[in-house]
Amino acid sequence: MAKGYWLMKSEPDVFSIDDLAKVEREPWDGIRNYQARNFMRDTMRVGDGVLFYHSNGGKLGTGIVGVAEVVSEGYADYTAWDAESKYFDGKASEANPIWVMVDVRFVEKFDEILTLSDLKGNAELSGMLVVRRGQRLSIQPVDEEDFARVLKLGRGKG
DNA sequence: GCCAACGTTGGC
DNA sequence: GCCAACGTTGGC
Repeated sequence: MAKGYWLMKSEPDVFSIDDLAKVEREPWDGIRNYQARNFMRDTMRVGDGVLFYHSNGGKLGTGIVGVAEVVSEGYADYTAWDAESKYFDGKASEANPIWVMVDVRFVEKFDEILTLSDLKGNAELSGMLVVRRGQRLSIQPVDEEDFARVLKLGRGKG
């Protein structure tokens, strides 16, 4: 099967690309949106490429900051039935997990952030979901061509 | 901090 | 099954 490509959003205050670089590998927990869950459960495969996006970046800026890789199939997000977790969901249980996560691993960090306005200003990237107004989905599929373009831009910027 | 966009919930 | 109210996301 062909390799898949994704964009995954994270607030750098909560979990940044530097955090991922430190831990090397991380369960992408806390996704509580059905569409995003379905991508992880049904479509993501080990080896898929991930654009790491900082949302609500504040001083750090908002945009794509590097690359990660999917390193597990989807599995139950156990934070959903952990009453201590901020991602707790009373309807989920070990028998009925509802929510799914995958593990990702750090691949590379761009020398400079590729900001949202960079992306919006590039006509070649106009098909990307992330440049669309009001697009809140935290896990988005990315075309192979767009993934390659972003990689080139991100590596070329520093 | 504001607020537009949009997903989810719940009354009917 | 509709849809208004509500809560959250996320850019600015």
